[in-house]
Amino acid sequence: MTDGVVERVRPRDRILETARDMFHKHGIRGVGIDAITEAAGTNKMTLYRHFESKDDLIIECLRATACSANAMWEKFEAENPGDKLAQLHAWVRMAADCLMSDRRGCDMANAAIELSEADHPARQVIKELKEAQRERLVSLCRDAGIGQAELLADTLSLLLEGARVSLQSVGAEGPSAQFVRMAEGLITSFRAR
Amino acid sequence: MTDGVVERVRPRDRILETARDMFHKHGIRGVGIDAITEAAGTNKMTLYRHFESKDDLIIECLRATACSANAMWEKFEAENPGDKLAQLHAWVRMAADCLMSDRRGCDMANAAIELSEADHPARQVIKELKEAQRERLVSLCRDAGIGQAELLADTLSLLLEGARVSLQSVGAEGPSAQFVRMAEGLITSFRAR
DNA sequence: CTCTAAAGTTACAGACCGGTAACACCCTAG
DNA sequence: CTAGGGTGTTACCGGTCTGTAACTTTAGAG
Repeated sequence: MTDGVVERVRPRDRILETARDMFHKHGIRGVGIDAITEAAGTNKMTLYRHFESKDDLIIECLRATACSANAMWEKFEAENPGDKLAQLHAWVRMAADCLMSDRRGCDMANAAIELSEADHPARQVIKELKEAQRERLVSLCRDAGIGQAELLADTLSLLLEGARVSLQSVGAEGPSAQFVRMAEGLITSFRAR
Repeated sequence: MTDGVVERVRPRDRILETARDMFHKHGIRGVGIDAITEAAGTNKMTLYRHFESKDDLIIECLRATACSANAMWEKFEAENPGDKLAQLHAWVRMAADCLMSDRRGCDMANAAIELSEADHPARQVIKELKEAQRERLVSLCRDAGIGQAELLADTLSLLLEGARVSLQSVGAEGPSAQFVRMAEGLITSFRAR
């Protein structure tokens, strides 16, 4: 194993990738195990050999999503090394691209809404991952020299979260269309203080 | 019928009210017809005599929610007749109360996320009702003498929507805790332009 | 009181769900 | 070649879901 050469994608990764995509598109409660395994070109037994339960699979999907998000943060730093303000603008641009290219919003927020049970095992994971993202944005704002860094970061967070939800309920012509203007205006306003 | 005196609550209304409450607390896909009828003190047949299907019931629940929201707008006008700026501040206060007293957010937004099928019959209803609410807030901002009324209204909309979602994913100590500060700051800022 | 419409009861259909058991297969490391 | 772990196949369990049929009971209008 770990041959190094080409190496077909292992079932576990295929399942994880397929599940992420289907959970994102149709919601967690809207996709069954059978549908996932079939789309992943495998079967139910193999899935349950790699994941304890559907809940476990859900959690792994969320972790994978957080991992992708982290990769984006590293891209900000790589493309604008040291220039934290430029990275903040890059964050806004990335968020806007996200809003335009995808109508189904944030997987974690959607999961938090779908998994309404207060003690669902995924809830704790969602909270942790969201808090980590919040901390990153706060740090970015602070390092960009913004005075009220926490307040700006939280405002931008809520704006994006709201835009992603509004996109799903009102559509692309709704309030979310103004996201960039709002975000850039806020940054300008906070910089002037 | 329509006796005028006391009159027990009719099954249809009991079902509607119970369904609204349960959909809100546990999500649409998380509540079954049996659970609703049992909690409403009635039975499945009676439900299906009053509502064509679960989807129909969902839509009626959303309409009822929108109706409650309208009642709140009228309260704003009644308590601050003519004073549109005071009504805008009342809106902020109401939103904040909503955030503190309830952790499950907006029924329409939650429904839009849960009902991921792009052609679900409830989606059109959600869009219409959300657009109506947007129009009300825009009008309020305009009548309050705000220059860029649309932009302020849309920003406040997204902030509230985001706060409601963030409340569910990060919790009450997250960014949503700063909602009032953000909203009031925005109003002040827009008034100064 | 009687007649009728609304509401309750029971049973069921048909589909889907998450999860498991038992067994056959194949591919590769040794 | 061989042994064994990962994978595929089939069948199944018990539960839940929306929705319907047929029948009985109740309550209010005249």
